[in-house]
Amino acid sequence: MTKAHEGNLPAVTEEMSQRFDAWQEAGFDAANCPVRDVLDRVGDKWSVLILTALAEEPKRFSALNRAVGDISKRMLTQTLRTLQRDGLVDRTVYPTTPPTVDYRLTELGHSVLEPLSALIAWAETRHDDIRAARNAFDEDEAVAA
Amino acid sequence: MTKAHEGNLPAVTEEMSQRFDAWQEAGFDAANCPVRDVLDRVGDKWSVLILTALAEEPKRFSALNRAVGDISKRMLTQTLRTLQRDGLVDRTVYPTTPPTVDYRLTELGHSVLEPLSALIAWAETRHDDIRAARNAFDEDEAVAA
DNA sequence: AGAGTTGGTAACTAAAAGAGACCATACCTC
DNA sequence: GAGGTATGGTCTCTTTTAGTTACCAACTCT
Repeated sequence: MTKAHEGNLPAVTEEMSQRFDAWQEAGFDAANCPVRDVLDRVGDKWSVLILTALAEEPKRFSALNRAVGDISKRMLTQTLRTLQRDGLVDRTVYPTTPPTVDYRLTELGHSVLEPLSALIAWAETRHDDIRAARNAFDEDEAVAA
Repeated sequence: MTKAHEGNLPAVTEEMSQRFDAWQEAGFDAANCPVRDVLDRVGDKWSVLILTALAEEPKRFSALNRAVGDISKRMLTQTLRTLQRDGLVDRTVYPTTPPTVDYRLTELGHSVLEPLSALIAWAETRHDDIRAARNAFDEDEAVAA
């Protein structure tokens, strides 16, 4: 079980290494890499949180600001713009005073929830392992130093 | 189909919004957030590439350096250290001259391939949509300006 | 002797994240 | 009508992080 990478490669392993080979052959143009494109969004501090917050229902700017809590308005604006630019989020302005603006997931935005949710689930189930590894590593470092 | 978020919420949507509610209730301590922890790694420029490169077989430092191509040694070292610290990658030194060091995925590292692969697959199938959205957005911007 | 290989580190620079003050508009209270 | 509140931002400044380049020690091959 712990030696899953010996001999009987699981399907995913093969899938990944094939992908890698394909990237290699294609020259791996980072600028045009779809994966990089997506992971840049997924990886930034706020995008996932905002996508999660918008999963159930559209929310207004200020509602998001309150919901996320420790995000600054600048970062919220910036993150929303990027998500909007990538077609994951839709921005609607209602010409009231004070202005009302709401944000909602597009179909594309909804569709990313599935793989994203799987990754989050992995994170949650394996977090203890990660923390344990981290502690062990830091202790070794401390001893070595 | 395009109105998937009206009425009949798909399972994932509900899953995500429940998760969000749970985070909200827990006060969302960013420092102790498992998701943030994981996504920080997934989101950085090189981690995913390295995990992919190591999926099939262990590789040496210089092999990784060549395989990834446009990564600098410093970033490679740094990324590998972080992955090692998080228990995703195992580092083995053979006392030869010149030194031989190889890196391989741990069981934990292998286990992340599954959700990661799903996300990459999403990125690849939806990349055209993202690019289209991006172009449309940029054109609107240009017109507005 | 000189060049090449190994797996890094140290010092520096460019880019991005983030905090905080500010803004126009309109409402509501005193 | 002065003062406070709310809206959805932007502008400026500082701190953090990403990334590049040069260098190192030890050994082998020519």
